[in-house]
Amino acid sequence: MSYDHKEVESRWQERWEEQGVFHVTEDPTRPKFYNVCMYPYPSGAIHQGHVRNYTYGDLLTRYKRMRGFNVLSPMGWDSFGLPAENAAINSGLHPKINTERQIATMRSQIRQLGSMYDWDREIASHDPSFYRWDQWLFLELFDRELAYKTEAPVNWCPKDQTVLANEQVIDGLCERCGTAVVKRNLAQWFFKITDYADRLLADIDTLEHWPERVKTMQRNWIGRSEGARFRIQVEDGGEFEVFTTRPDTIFGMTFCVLAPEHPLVEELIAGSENESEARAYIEAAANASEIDRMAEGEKTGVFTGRYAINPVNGRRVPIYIADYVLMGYGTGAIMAVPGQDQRDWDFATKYGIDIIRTVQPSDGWEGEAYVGDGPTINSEFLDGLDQQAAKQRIIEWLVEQGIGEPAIQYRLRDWLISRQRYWGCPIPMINCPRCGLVPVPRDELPILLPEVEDYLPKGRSPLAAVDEFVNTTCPSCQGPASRETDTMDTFVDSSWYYFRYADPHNDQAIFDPAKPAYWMPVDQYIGGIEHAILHLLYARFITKFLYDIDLSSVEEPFARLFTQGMITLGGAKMSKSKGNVVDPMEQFESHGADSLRLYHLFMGPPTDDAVWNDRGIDGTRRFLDRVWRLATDEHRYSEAEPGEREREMLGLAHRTLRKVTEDIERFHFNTAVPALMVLVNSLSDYVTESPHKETVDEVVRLLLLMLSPMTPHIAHELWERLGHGDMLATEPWPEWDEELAKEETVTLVIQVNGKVRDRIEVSADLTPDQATELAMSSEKVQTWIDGNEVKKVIARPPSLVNVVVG
RNA sequence: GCCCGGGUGGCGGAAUUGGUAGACGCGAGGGGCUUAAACCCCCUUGAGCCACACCGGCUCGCGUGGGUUCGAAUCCCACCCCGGGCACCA
Repeated sequence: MSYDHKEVESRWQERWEEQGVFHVTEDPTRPKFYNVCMYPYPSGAIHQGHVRNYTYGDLLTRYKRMRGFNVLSPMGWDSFGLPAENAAINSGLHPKINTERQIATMRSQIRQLGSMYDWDREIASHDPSFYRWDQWLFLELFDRELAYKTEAPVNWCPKDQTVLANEQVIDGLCERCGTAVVKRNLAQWFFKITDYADRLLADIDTLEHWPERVKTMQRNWIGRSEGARFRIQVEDGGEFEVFTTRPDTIFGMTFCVLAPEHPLVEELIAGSENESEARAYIEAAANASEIDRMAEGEKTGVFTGRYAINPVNGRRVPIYIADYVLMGYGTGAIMAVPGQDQRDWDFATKYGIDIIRTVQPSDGWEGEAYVGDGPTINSEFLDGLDQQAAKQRIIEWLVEQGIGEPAIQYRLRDWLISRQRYWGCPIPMINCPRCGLVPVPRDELPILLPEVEDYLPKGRSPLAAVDEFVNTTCPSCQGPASRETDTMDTFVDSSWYYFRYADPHNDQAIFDPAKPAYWMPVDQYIGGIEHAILHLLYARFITKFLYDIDLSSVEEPFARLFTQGMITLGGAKMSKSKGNVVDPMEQFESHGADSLRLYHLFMGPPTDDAVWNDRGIDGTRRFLDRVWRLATDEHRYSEAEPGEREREMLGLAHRTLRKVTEDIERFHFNTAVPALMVLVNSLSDYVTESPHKETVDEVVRLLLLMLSPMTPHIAHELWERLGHGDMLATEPWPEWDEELAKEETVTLVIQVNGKVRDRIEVSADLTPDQATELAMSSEKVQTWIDGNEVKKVIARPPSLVNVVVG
């Protein structure tokens, strides 16, 4: 017999919502648990990745609720941005209409999964009541000089016709569409995340419950380097500054390199013998895509025709322009020390430049540039010092000479937030020909995204074509002025949305700080590993900013982070383009949401990628059918007194409860499910013997409590049918009885020289001496000892005895 | 190149952190129920070998090779693969 999942599931979904089971408010008398699954892009349909994410999230929501926590579990929509806009372009519908349709579809699909949220707190980032506060946040950052506009070489995606943040360029390609990204000089808005680099780095150490992997990725991304910064004079006038992590090798500097975009370049090459060659090189570098420039292989460069003076010994060294030096890092100029740096070695070898070693390589070392430690050589007053001492000494010298100082350099760049696209939050700034950049007054927010005829990407923001939007008056001088037409990166929305859930309807302020003061930090944040850097770094930055302006009580937003693995099929991540998607809606229909949830919990370690197997869900459905039969069939009960068999059955139920509880706590769902299967298998055997009603009822009762966070619909249905009450979700999580859970007999394994030779059922409280005696009296063991000397006996009762014979 | 993960049956994966390797599920094979099929139930299922009427028994086996230990999937060393992150970052 098989139960009617469609009828059961839809009925319970309605009841949970009618009764508002998961609607919560601040309650200082109860411990809170703030549980957030990363809010999704409203792509229009949920996929197995969503199912996995929300199954884990909902399991935790329901479990923590049963454990007595005041659980906030909200849901919302990351509804601005390129994916939503591209989807709209493909469908031919206006982004707003299309996005809202897709939200409606996904909301109903998520409900069918049986995940419970406090829907009263639903937010959508394209809603003016939300993005108004993006704009407010922007102005707060602007007031503190943490939002600024500047012209800089930026990443430009020719297909999406917009700039991209550094973080959105993967291997020189656009993260979204895979087009090769090019550099363009454009005036763009940035958030000054680099001001927070040291704190963002240092506080990673406080994130105890984050995956090591994510923390490492963030550390690498922030990329702290210690060294020195100093000025170098150009022969015949001019100077530039360099950053180096190896100031100790300064005596080995045989040339300098400037990035092609370096501001001094123009001055250096003007009138030089190499001027035309240099200009051609700079031009070519400017037009090359990121991948071309990054392509491993020959370094290229051009001599400027000018020389610099090594400050430490007066040596005259050529100045080159080469694109292996990046304008965006350090000072855009380097001292090149080919003896100790492989890149400089390659360049020097190609262009016939001198190489001077300043570190004595270790014995037997044969290579090119030597980057290891060793005594300093060819370096006058640094000779003989090791790397550390030489660094210290030379930095002192640079300081004494007044030409340099110690410096820390981060790889992290400022966050480029301008986008030349329609579907985003307008940047609330006004360009006044007289007053310059003027912020929109707070009481004029929100600056609404205007309706436009044509929102296709054109290389400049579609908003620029809307005269009514662009033309305005300057808040400062009341003269004619124009609005900023770029929109914000969607990662701005997602950097603070989890604060807004705490006070989603506030129309006076971004939120009342008292509310997140109760809920924050997010106790459990669950989402995909693909957000390890971008979103999580931005969210940490904005939280620190909110902390600094007294809006947040915490400096770190997410106490525990859980990153789930991907679902793959045929060796690839499920995706429409690969044609390997398995639509969850089909399984809601065929097997039911509970079976699908249970399969996701069961399929493997939650952090690992998991391979989809169509038959897997058949197995979890079979299991649920079995549970249904056990709970609803009439069994032929015994009237005899309960005995050892009953105690054993209850004991297993309590051991299962202990294991399931521990496994949920440590996110080992894939071992909690098999524990329940073992219990059900055992109970199935038991009911065919001569079962006691009370024992069966009690085991089923515990089973349903344990199933309720995993497969809530069937668990609620059976709970009610068995007369336990009408709302399992609000029952307390059961406690196991340690006495009952204790095993009375265990298998004692007896080894001879580490090999298993016998197994004996023994009492669980066996002493080492008794264990040894039992082992030695085993016939099998005696056969293996076979007259040899027993050297020692290692007894680890009650599980193992090892007899060592020689 | 640097930094993280990870290699266990036909498959997904267990193994309480040094103590019975392969839980549980999928698949496969055999049997029962059934007029038949589905459902359901029972048995077998790492490899090889010995014994097979029955009980059973042996050897090997967790990427490869070494080491530590009474005992290693688990700890150490070296190597080989796979996945991910960063990467001309001075």
